[in-house]
Amino acid sequence: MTGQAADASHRPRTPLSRQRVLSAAVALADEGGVDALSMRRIAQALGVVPMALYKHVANKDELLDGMIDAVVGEIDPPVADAGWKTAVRLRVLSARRMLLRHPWASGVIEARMKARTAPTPTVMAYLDSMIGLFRAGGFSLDLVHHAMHVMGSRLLGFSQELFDDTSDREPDPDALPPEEMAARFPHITALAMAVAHDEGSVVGSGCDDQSEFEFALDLTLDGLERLHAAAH
Amino acid sequence: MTGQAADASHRPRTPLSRQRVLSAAVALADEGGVDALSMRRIAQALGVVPMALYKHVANKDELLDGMIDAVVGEIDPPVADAGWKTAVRLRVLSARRMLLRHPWASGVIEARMKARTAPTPTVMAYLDSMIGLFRAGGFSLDLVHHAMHVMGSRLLGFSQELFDDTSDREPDPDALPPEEMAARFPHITALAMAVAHDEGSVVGSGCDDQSEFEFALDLTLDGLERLHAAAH
DNA sequence: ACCGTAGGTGGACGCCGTACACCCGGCGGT
DNA sequence: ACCGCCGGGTGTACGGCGTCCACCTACGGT
Repeated sequence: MTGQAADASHRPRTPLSRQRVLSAAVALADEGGVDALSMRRIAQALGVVPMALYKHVANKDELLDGMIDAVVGEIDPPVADAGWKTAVRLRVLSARRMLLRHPWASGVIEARMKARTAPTPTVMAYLDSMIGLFRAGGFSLDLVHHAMHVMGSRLLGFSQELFDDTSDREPDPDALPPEEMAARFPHITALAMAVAHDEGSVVGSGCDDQSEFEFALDLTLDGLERLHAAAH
Repeated sequence: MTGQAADASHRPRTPLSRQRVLSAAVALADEGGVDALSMRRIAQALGVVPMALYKHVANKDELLDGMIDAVVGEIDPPVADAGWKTAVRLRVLSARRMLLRHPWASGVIEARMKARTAPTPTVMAYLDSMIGLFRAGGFSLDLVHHAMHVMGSRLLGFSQELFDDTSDREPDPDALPPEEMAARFPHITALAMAVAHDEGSVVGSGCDDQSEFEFALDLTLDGLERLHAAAH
């Protein structure tokens, strides 16, 4: 028994490191969302006692920063040899793919931005290079400034994942009956019906999130292009 | 002593109610942010024991829903007798004012949307009436659908409060020295300097958040208008 | 052979959300 | 006048959280 314990003690346990902690944390958040993420659970996943993590990250905040850095680092670098418009477009779409891979990320990044000292360097680098793309396209500093604000703003106050699907979620016990739904929210239901009957995409909801996103992106880029052209 | 205790016992303590709980919660969140919000603290603010709250709200989730309903209800109703464009514009600006009043709200709403059964009826009503504004302006269902997605999307993946100020926050111990800043993030610094020297708004940072927001809003509305016109 | 140190451990503290049993005061029925 | 019901506030307790602190242990440099 003690012999086996000794055996187990120098089991080739890879020795833990900031990278390993961060990866485990990201993995845990990817499946199970951000509130399935606790120091204790990360430690458990790594087969280690909770406090061991603190030898590699200062605290949970700093761990979240590290996770952000990790996933923002996944965004593809800008393509060379392309107009500003396609360069920005590709970059934003790559960022979006990252955010779909790590659904917790957008919320965490946003929360971290709200009242913190400074964004992490990796985020800064992302923003910097995005600005660089506009500048390379000949945008004035002023217009770039506006552009960055436009691309970061959420006009409705919250984002689109609002009524995207209407399907997939399980029936939802206390949902309103359709007739009352139609009575109280006529426009929403009209829209939902129209979208549903439209094109009959096999997956159920006829609303293709990706193309909606690209629609918004292109509308914005077109608008910026027009302003850029108007400024000679 | 016991006499006084008896006195205290029928102190005219207004008898608690869902409304009072919600108001206290909103007040607590307004000052101190969303993580200063705990059942125990709300109870304390109301001079009551924590579990008393549960006679009026089912649990913390439901309480957050209630808070959202409360603040979304603060958004001004649509103005009558105006074109779709100004009607939408005013409504969005009113929503923004609410979100500035309750900085915690956007985060909570967004989080709640991510993986929940359904938005609360008040939020639905807000969306419904927004859709109604576009419809009244003659937009096709299809275009309205696009429009709602556009207005809800955050192209950068996170919103603008990113590097808005650069001032106000206290010095921040471990900030990069300006020269390294300039070296690593040349575009950001160039932009920041340009904005700072621009116009010299008294408050320090030369970036007026409100007008940036309106810039983004107008750019979007113009884009939608153009699409609407193109569709005859 | 020694010791300093980096890295893993164990326990404890104070906070959180909330389940459960309780208790008290006012009100309707008799 | 009494009784029993019940709505709403109370007390206690549990499990989970982040993190402080003291501790141990194995290893590399001298």
